[in-house]
Amino acid sequence: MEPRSKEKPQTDGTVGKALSVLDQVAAFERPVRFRELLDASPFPKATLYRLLQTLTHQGMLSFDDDRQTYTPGMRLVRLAHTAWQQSSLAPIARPHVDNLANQVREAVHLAQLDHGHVLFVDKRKTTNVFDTLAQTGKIAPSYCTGVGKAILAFMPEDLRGRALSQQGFLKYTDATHETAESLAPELEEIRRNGVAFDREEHESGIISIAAPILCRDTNVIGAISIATSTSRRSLDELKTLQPALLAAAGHISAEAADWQFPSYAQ
Amino acid sequence: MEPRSKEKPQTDGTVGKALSVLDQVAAFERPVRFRELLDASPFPKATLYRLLQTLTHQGMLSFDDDRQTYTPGMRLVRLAHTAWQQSSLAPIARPHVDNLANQVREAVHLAQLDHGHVLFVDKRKTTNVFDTLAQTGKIAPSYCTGVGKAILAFMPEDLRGRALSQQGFLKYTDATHETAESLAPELEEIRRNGVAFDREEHESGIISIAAPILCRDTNVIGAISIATSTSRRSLDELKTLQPALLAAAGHISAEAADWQFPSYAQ
DNA sequence: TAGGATGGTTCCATTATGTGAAACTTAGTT
DNA sequence: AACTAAGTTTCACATAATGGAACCATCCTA
Repeated sequence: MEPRSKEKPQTDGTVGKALSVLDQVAAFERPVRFRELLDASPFPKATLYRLLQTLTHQGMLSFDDDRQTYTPGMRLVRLAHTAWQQSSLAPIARPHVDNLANQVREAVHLAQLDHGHVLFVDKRKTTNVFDTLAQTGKIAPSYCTGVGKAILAFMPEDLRGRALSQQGFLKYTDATHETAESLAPELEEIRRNGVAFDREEHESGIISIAAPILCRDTNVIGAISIATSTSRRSLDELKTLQPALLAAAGHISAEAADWQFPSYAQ
Repeated sequence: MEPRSKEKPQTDGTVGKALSVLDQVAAFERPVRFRELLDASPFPKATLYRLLQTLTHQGMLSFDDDRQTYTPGMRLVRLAHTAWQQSSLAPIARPHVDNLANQVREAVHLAQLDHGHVLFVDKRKTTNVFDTLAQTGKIAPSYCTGVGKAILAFMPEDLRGRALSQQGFLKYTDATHETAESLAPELEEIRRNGVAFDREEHESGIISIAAPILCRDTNVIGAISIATSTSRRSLDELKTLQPALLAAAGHISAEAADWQFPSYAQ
C-alpha cells in the first residue's frame, strides 16, 4: 500500500537487520508466519530464522506456538508508553488537541516528522461518517498531506532538501504534486500564510488545513491539522477555522518551548 | 539466584545488547547523557558508544546535538504504537475500562503477563486524592498484585509453575506472600471465586479486586482490577463492586474471543 | 595560559559472532 | 508410501563486533 517499499539500504550491522525484521513483522498488522516473512525478506532463510529467534527470545516479538505466527511482543508494548510519553508531542498537546476537536467538531491530527515521512502521533475523530487514512502510529508521505507540507515549509533549507529527496512523489490523486519543483511555490505560500492546505492530494474527498508547531518561533517540531471530507465542508469553510487552529498550535508551541531540538531523524 | 538448569545465557548476541541499551535509555524517562548510561552499563565505553550510534542511526533513539542527550526515537514510537495496537488488550478493552471507571469511580487497571511480571497496559484514574504504583507501560510483580494473582490463578499448571519460579517474593508489606506455597491456597480460592483481592500486599494502603480476562473460557489473557485506597473504601465495599467488575471482564473476554493464544512470553 | 580534569570519539589487532548453502526433519497432501 | 512444502539445524567460513588505549575537545582551576 504505502510507498514504504522503496528500499532498505540501511544494512548497518546485525542490529539493523534485526530491526528491519521487527518493522516487517509490525507492518503486517496481524500475526504472520515465517514463510510470509521469508517471501518478502531480503535475508536468506537461515538468517531470517535466526533473527526472528533472537527477537522472540528478547521479547520484542512473540511467537504463537499453535498457529506458528509472530506478533509484536510485550517488550515493545512496554517500551511503547515511555517512547510515546517522552518522545512525542502527544502528551503535551493532548489537551489542546481535545479542545480544538471539540471546538471545530472535525477530525484533528497531530503529526511529527520521521525520516521525511509524517508520523501521526495523535488523533481525534469527532464523527463517524468518514475516516481518514491518518491513524496514530501510522506514517504518510509529507509532500501530499497538510501536516507534511506545514512541516516541510518551515524546516531549515538543508533539512528540507534532504526530506524532499526522500519523497516518492506518487500520484495518489489528480491533485497530488508530482515533483519537488511543483511543490516549492506552495511551500513558499505556506510560509507566508502560516497554514497549509491539503486539497485532496492524498485521499480524494479528504481536505485539511494544517499549521506548524514551532519551537521558540524557529524550529518546526510538528504540525496540527483539521481534516474533513469534501462532503461536509469546503476549503473556504476550513479557512474560517484558521484562527482556532493557529491558537491551538500556538498553545502547544508555548508549552513545548523547552522541547529538545528535533533531529528530524536523518 | 535461580536454579539455572538449562537456562539461556543472558547475553544472546549483539541484538540483545543493543536492546538492553534501548531499555536502559527508555528507563531513564528523560533525555540522558552518554556518561550516565556508561556509569550504569555493563558494556565498555567503546561498545556502548557504538551501540548507541547504531540505535540512533536506526531511529530507535534520537540524539539531541545541542544537549548531547539520547531519547527514544521516532521509529520506536512508531513500532511501539503498532505493538500496542496489535498485541495488547488495551484497544479492545478501552471502552469497557472507561465504562467501569465511570461506574465505580475508582481507579481501574488493565494488565497482561510478561515474563512472569504484570504489565499494565491501560489505566483510568478517577480521583486525584491517591495514586497507585501502577502506571501504563510499567511492570509489577504478579505474586502480590490483584491482577497478577488473578492471572496466575487461571493459568495452566505448567506455565503457572514457571511464572511462580520467576517471582522474587520480596516482602513489600506485612501482607505480602513470601513463598509460592503460601500463595497456592489463595490461588485455589481465587479460582473458586473468580476474583482476586490485593490486601495491601504490594503497597500499604492500596487494595484492589481483580478479575481474569479469559479467552474462550479457558486461557487467561489478562486481568482487570478496581483499585482504591483503604481510606476511601474497605475490602467489603470493594466486594460489592464484583458484579460490575465481572461484567466488564466478561465484555472484554467476549470481544477478545479471537485473540491469539498468548505465549505468556517465556 | 598552562595544567589537569572529565566527557566524548576514534583506532585497530584480535576473535567472537553472524552467515547462508545445504542437509535434515517434521507436517500435510494425494 | 511417495511427494511437497514449511520449518529447523549444521558447519566451514568471513564478516562484524570487541574493548584497551590513544586521542580530541571542553571546561575548570591555579
